[in-house]
Amino acid sequence: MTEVAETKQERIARRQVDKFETRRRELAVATLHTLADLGYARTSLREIAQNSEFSHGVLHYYFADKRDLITQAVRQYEEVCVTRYDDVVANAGTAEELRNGFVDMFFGTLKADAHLHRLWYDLRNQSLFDESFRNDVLDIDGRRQEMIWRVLSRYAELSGTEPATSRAAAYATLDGVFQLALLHQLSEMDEQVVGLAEELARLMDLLLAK
Amino acid sequence: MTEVAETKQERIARRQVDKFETRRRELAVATLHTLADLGYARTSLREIAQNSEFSHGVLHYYFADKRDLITQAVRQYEEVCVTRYDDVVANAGTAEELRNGFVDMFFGTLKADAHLHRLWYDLRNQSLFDESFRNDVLDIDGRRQEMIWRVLSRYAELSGTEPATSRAAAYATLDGVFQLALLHQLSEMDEQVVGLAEELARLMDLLLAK
DNA sequence: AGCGTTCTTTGACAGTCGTCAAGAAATCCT
DNA sequence: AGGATTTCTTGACGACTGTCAAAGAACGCT
Repeated sequence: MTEVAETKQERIARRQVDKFETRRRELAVATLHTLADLGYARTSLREIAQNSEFSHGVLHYYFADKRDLITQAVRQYEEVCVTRYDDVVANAGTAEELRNGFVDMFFGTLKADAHLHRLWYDLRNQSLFDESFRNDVLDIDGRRQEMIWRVLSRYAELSGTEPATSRAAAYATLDGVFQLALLHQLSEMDEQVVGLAEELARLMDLLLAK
Repeated sequence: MTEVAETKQERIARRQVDKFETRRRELAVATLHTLADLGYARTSLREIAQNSEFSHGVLHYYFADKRDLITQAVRQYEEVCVTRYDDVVANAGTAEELRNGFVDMFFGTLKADAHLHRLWYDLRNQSLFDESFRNDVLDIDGRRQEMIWRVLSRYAELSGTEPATSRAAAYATLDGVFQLALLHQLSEMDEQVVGLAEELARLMDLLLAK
């Protein structure tokens, strides 16, 4: 009986924990939304609460403080952003297919999720000033490196050669292109964005050996 | 006589304007210092004033508002940052000399001026959210592109070939490397920084035709 | 139905923010 | 030397910030 009772309580506890965690994730989504809209510097707890269906006080019921909330939001962001090209890699039969799929996805998300992307760069930059974000940012940046590396190494494989750079350099290169394209995209400099899109394909070839 | 008087007044006016402008530049330096220390999100006018020899009220005597002050600071930052490699380009006699000089300067300023550099990336990112910084940022970014292009096109010339990319792509590539190196530098991941330094030289060759 | 727990709202707190006005201090000019 | 201007300090304002406590609402269980 005690066992049954324990099991019950455990189940209750687990359900409550799950509910707790669910609400945390829900509020973190509102946080991401707010950050993407306003940027880190102008994001306040009351603004976040207004983007949710709750009042501002509830944030301190689910999170220890503002940092805890934003950290959770950042970790949650990562989950969607580090697997973006996996389908393209898995489904491409030829090098050309992979390259075109990658470039399309690259500039597709650039345009569709521009606000989310600027949020990421904002938070990554914040970590240059605030050490408490540093570890999460480094973790996510590492996963992004791996994501890019999966694309490039598979592209090299399909091309019958090997990448000419390290993971870090390949990532830095393509991420630099993405950032410049994002700046131009948000500045409505469409022809510059198109120019970079055309060049990305060639750039990928430059990153291969031979 | 009226002419003489006018000339006098003009001289006075000009001197006052010069003095006015001098003090503006002085306060803008304190602003840059503060931004480099704290980042945009945590930089307040009182903090800026504390980094100068004046009290906070004086900022509104010389600047219309906070935005005016920061804009002036950004414009001033540009003056030092877009000619960094010009000497290296002018003095290099061989391709190898240019490449080594560039890489040394690249990672030299990365370490010596890390706080200034993170400030630039912070403000550039701010412009993704705040349109009022957009034009100044685009202007500076364009000048940085030209700066990198002077290096790369001269390097190609000394190597007897041509760059394989556009200005934009070359800049984006190298700027991406710089940003990643800066993150690693400020995270005290020294071996990763060294790794990128070794790779930068090879990357430059990848950006040349043939 | 009623009790206990969990969840949410409300309102207040101590600070900080950008801005500005009033006056002190310094400087300039004759 | 003394009046006029420029420069700077001080203190205040309303608004906004993160945080927290108290009280109310909703829920689950017996």
